[in-house]
Amino acid sequence: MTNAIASPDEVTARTHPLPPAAMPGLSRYGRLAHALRARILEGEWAPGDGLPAEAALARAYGVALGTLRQALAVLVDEGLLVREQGRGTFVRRGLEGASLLRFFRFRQDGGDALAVPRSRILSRAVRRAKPQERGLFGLDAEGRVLTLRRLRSLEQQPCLLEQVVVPLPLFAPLVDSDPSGWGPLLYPLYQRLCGVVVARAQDHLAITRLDATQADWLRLPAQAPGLRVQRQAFSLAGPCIESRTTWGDAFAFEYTAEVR
Amino acid sequence: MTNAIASPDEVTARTHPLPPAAMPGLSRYGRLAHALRARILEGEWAPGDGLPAEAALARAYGVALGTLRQALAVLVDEGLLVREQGRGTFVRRGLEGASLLRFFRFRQDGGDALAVPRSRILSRAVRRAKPQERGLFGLDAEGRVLTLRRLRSLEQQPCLLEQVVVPLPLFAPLVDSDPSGWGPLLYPLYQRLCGVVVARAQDHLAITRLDATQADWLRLPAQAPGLRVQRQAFSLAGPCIESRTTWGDAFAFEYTAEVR
DNA sequence: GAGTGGTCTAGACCACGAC
DNA sequence: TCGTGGTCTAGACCACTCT
Repeated sequence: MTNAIASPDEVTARTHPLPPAAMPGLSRYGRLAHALRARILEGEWAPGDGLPAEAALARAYGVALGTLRQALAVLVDEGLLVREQGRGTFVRRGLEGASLLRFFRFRQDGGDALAVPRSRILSRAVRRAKPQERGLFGLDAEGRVLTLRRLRSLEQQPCLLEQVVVPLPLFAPLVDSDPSGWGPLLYPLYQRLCGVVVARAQDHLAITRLDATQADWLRLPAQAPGLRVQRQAFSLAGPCIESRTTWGDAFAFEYTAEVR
Repeated sequence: MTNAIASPDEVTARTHPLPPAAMPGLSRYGRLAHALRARILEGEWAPGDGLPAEAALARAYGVALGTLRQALAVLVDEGLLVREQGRGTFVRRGLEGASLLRFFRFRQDGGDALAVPRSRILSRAVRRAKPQERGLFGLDAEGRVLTLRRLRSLEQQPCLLEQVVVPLPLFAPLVDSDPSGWGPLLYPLYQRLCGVVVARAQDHLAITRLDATQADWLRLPAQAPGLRVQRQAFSLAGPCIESRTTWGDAFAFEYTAEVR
């Protein structure tokens, strides 16, 4: 966590002297948020890094402190920034993972400490991207993807079967590395090996019948109803960088949603 | 929609002269939000009513405009207020209903215009509240509840089976009124007949096997997997005022959740 | 045109975290 | 003790909605 500040007044002001002048119809803090968002997504500050202090930024852009704070509030709301009193404003770190378990109640005899399930890689393969994947990842006709099949278990009990698809060459480091050292969570691995920060994901839930193979891995009867979670994960910069489908026992499904 | 303002400077200032002085550790706007929240929940302004203008409120409480706006922002965030530029600040109207359908994809041949399912009341009964319901609704040992069973259909096709429990005597008007005039949505009915505004609800999802009766109503095979939605609905003031369980075909389940 | 909320400014002091 | 973000003030002007 390095504070990437040399001489904020000069550097910041020179590189990005003004909120991009005439964006018609957009408020000043809106334009400022736009400018700062661009700088963050360009990687000027790495995840975990601190931005220059409010006063410095406000001076650099020639706006009042309150205006700058409104711009920062927009980015905090978008999940790009985190502010901590007395410490500073920081670029948010990516998701850690393990959140798929929130759709299930897998009774751990011990109690409700939510453990991370063990991961076992069943297969790893590189293949040509399907048309739908090309669109999702922005690949061309020759684009290729890496696919993984994983079985995840809690206390020797299989609970989740996963099919992961990630685009190449972005994830090339995963092709040759040894899976035994990967650990149970993929997102920190993506960051460590490929420099990809997962900032956001969208889960699409449905109930399907498990086919014979799926049921077998999960030790459920064939044709049993399964919860299928189709996830698309997005990097800080916006594009989709992982498509994942997870199956689990439908009768273990449990989820709470708030309506307002 | 009436603007309940007579002479805001006097009335408002006299009844609630100050942000409750010493709430230690709480910011001024926090105390102000607290005070305003209390007045809203007491019903001083009905849902849909407009609050006095910012300037008047700020003057009445003796705070700067910015401070008042921060307090209002808190209440907007809580879902109690809605602000509209050029019009004013209004107490939020309750939920309209129909939101249970968001968990399902029921193919309407026509397209994706989401219609409100027709409602047919299967039974209505008054009984002693169970212990769990007494706790939920804050009833005493003699407390009674009204129960409803409903079948909801889209284009003659049964899709949802519902069991509704509401506390008495709050919902007494429902006991004698004619269900044929109720219409398809309960929440507007609650507001119209019982003066209860539903502001918030919590849905708990799980998969269960449908028993013979349930499956029969939904025209599904017995033992078929069903999605069970257990909902608790809360009034503006906070207490739970409805407990509802809804069953539908698990294979029609579809839901999208965002992770950040 | 009158009244509303939305934006913006240029200051001040406070609470917290790190050194 | 110093730098950070958090709170608060007292103004100004703008954009929108109603009539």
